[in-house]
Amino acid sequence: MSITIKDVAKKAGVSISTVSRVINGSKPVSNEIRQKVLKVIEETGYMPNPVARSLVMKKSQLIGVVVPDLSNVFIGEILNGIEEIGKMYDYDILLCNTYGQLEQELRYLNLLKAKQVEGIIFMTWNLQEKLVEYLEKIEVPVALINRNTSKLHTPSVSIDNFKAAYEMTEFLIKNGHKRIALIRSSMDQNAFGLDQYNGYKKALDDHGLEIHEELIRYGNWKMENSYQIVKDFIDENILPTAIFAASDEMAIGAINCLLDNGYKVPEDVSVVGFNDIKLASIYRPKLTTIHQPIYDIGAVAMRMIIKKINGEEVDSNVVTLPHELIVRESSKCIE
Amino acid sequence: MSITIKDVAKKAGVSISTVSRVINGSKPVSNEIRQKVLKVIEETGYMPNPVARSLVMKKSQLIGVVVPDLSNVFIGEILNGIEEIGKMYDYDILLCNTYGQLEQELRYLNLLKAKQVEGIIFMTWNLQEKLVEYLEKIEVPVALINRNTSKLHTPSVSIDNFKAAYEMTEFLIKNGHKRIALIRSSMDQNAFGLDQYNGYKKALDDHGLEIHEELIRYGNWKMENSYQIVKDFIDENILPTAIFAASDEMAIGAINCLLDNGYKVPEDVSVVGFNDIKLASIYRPKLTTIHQPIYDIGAVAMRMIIKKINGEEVDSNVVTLPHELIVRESSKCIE
DNA sequence: GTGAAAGCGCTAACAA
DNA sequence: TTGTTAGCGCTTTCAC
Repeated sequence: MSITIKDVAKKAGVSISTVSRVINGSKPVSNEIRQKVLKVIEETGYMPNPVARSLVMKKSQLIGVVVPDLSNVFIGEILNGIEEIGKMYDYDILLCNTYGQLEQELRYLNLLKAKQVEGIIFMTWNLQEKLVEYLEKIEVPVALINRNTSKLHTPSVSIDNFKAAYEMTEFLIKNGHKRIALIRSSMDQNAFGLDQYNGYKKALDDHGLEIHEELIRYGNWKMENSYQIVKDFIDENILPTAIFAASDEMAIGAINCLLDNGYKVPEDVSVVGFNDIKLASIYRPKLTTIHQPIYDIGAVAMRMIIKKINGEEVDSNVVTLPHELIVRESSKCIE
Repeated sequence: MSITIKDVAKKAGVSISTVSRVINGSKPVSNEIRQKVLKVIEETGYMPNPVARSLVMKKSQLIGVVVPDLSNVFIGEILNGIEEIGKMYDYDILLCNTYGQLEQELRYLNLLKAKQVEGIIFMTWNLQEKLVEYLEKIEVPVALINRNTSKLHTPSVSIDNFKAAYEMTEFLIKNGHKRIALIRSSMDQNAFGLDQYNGYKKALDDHGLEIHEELIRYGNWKMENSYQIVKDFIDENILPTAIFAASDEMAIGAINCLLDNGYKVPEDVSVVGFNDIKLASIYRPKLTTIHQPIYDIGAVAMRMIIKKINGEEVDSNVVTLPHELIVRESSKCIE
């Protein structure tokens, strides 16, 4: 089998404790012996067994990462950030995909705890009550992605979704739009996207614009879905002059539907998105959207977790990263 | 701390082996005692410590998954497949992102072994010689993604890239194209994409068409890159009537460049892709491309690994999944 | 500065 | 059928 600390000790003619000491630098070892041990390690290619180490130290160098979808580029980019920072600190990622299903989320949270992960980065579309409770009393450090609800006791990192949505809506208003549709996420109270919804409403309010309930629709972050929603607008004959989709994918679904039905974007309808995934500037017309530092969100979350693990003070439980309104081709000023 | 098997044993008034037996069903236990133990487990919420279990069994219920990029939708979808099947069999995923760098790949392979993973699913852009060697003598089961080179001893799952590329090229030829550019992957001998290249060449050959070396370019799977390549075609005044990109992303980059420079697709130039990622049918013009069962590739690889772990016979070392040529809007017949 | 020994939580002979 | 015991490979007291 694999070579163990015992083998190294024997070959070097020392005790296993000594070997352990030179590996971990946990206690002084005379230079002579250290060299001898190091040489044997070199020769044998010995690598300490992390599982054994985990068992005794109750540490695993593992971070559990829970996401609702792996084929979502937004999430993928966040994962890139997480992984990159993890690598820097020698943390590995235990990946869990839940498709946003509560049952899976709970199951995985349990499993991760059992696997002795040292921290958990958690992402979901819909942060249900049950989850919140669970997360608040879990023993390992947790970081939430894309939730800036300070009501939660659980730390999180995201942009200011409320403000961003407010800005975008205001931008549309200042461009002369009065009937502005919103394609947001699920209806659930705790759904990701609630902040966007509130920002949207506040902006309309502040500018004395009426809120047309029939123009607020619930999507599921999928293009097909927003496509259908816009189709409904058309069929119901209530197509607005602007559509604000809570994600770039949904914006693109909306645009495609418009194009397929003979409408021009942005000439007939302005469509704006959210996130600024790579596709946003590649799709034609290029999307007007809210830019988020996606990679950084992942990176910051990981840094936060690692700090917590090391018992370092974390400045704030809710990290809010900057966003930016990017005006491209999918929106226009109307008279 | 957490509750252990000892606690359960004490509470139930039995030995730890008995508890172990009821957990694992490894040996018969009288019904009476089983119930008692089960009850204690229920009450205490006891969960066996997988780390300890790993240590003694030298099994971890962990599969290492090595990928070159997480924000790539093609890879994301494969991951979905891998994860889904893993979940079914209670395997978890240790995720490693290498950005295709050999150094990282080697490092992770080592690390995964140390972490006692039971299998490894490996994906890279460029399967370098050193990697091949390493993979052939690694002790744990390995499955390669998207390599159908039977020269390798390492099992793999993919479509028949050669055949697919051949079909696509032939399709273009039959559509009247004579000057067909290929945007393939890196120049490296072992690069993913070599099969496509060969299929392309063979098709031209078989149809008596000359191979224009200047029309064969090396991309890096990124849109920006193929964009530039097409720009070069334009600047060098050698724009062909058809462009075959080895990935949908690269096809889209190519189209964007064409559009930006006043060319129409497919009227002026036909552009076809490879993979049929979701975007392919969402982007306008919709892409003519080769459909791959992406999710299935991941799922099959995972199944394969699990079979190997269980010592089951695996039918074939090289699993080739079906592909399909999908004709959409980005290509047309020329006279 | 070094080694012996205990123990992390679990499984699996081996006895009974 | 059940319990006792010896490890899995490692870290860490505690003596020396």
